[in-house]
Amino acid sequence: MKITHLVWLRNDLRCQDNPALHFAFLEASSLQEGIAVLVTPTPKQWAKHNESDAKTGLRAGLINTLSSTLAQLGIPLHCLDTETFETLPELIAQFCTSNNIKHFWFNRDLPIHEQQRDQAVCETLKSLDISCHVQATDLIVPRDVLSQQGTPFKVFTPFFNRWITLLAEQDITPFPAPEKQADALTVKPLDLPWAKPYRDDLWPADQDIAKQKLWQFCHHKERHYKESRDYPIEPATSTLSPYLALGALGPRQCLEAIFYTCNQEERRWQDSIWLKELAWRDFYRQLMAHFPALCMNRPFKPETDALIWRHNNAEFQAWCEGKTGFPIVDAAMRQLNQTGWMHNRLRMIVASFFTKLMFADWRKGEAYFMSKLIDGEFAANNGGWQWSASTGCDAAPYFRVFNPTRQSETYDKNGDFIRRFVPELSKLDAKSIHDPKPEQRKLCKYPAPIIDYKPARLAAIAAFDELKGR
DNA sequence: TGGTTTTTGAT
DNA sequence: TCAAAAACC
Repeated sequence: MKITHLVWLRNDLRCQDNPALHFAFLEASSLQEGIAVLVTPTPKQWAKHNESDAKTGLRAGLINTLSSTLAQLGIPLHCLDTETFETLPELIAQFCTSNNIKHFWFNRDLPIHEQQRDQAVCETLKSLDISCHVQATDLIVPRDVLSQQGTPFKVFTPFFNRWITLLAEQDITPFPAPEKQADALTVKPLDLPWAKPYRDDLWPADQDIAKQKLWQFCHHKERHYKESRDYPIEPATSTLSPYLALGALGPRQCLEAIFYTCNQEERRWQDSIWLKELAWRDFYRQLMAHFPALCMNRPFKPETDALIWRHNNAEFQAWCEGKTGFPIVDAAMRQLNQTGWMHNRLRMIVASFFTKLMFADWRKGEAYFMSKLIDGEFAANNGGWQWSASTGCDAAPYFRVFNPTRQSETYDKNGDFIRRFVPELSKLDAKSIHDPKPEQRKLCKYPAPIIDYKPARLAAIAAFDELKGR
């Protein structure tokens, strides 16, 4: 069997529900031909994009697992190492020519640099008479979700309503994995020198385990998600984001699990709050595709570029290291630093603290998150930071400033989450742990607050007020 | 997906 | 007097 079709995988490292892989296989087998898979690590490019060691580590593991899975199906996985996107067209072209590849497949990527990369690759290949087949992007609703005026939505709720309508109309069956095309291949682990260690005890690099985690979540926790998701001590959220970010799990596989579970439990899938979170993922990705300025360091609301952010390096360092003297903020940042992941409620708390109380440039916070997050993904991360900073589309109103202590009392009532990540405070009682007295701080060797909350809040609001008057 | 201050309305 | 609602940032 001649291998003439090549499927290029990037952030869609899975066999199941993978449009490019599925359609390439169908097409190839109808011609009695075979497919191969290509991955092209670009560590230098990832570094430019601030990709974290954790995400890189998980990616390496997933590539290896995928390689074994594909080998069972007789599908070879090739890995072409390079440094940046610039060298890819030439490298891929060479590979295709010397391996007699005639058809090239991939799933559309939305960030601007990635789009430019893909376009350059396609142009080079087309000049060599290799056909390029660009498949649906990795969203639940891959079509443009547009308002009646044909414009992209700038507010989430109307987007969501339209999104739900389109979703109800579309076929939601995930694409099956390719079938066995040849005898199983023997593979040895790939040499991936850029791989970094990460918390593989929390996120095993295995697509099947990701899928198991998905179904367990839907079976046991999805129905309680609405009430319990805001409490970081509860194991209530899916923690599937690292897998979604690298495409070890596809969003439509999540949808399938939601449909099944809601059906079983006689609930309406439209009411699933977890589904709504997945809609946010689609929303921010589509937004990024419609507004390329977002990929170029620009705020969604241009007028907010006139804000003069404070830049206090000592405060920035304290925030990064989890030494702000606000227990809930510090617990959250230490969770991020230690595990590569942070609970969503805490992401809002630390981002509000950073952008409003420290009044630091949201782009610096965004970059730090990317450099640590195992699930770091441009659109959602940028969207979240701009939401917090009130510079974004459908963002928090500028006067919405989280009071870290109130948030802590509400969402970590007993202080157990703080105790887990700020052990020096573990002896304090549930009342004082949210804002220890000066004597207690001294005793616990815990820093004094780096910010005076009340005036900081007023200053942030005043800065935005001034913007209006200009 | 907030927080604080002011007003209201039931005692 | 106080808690809930509303108004405001």
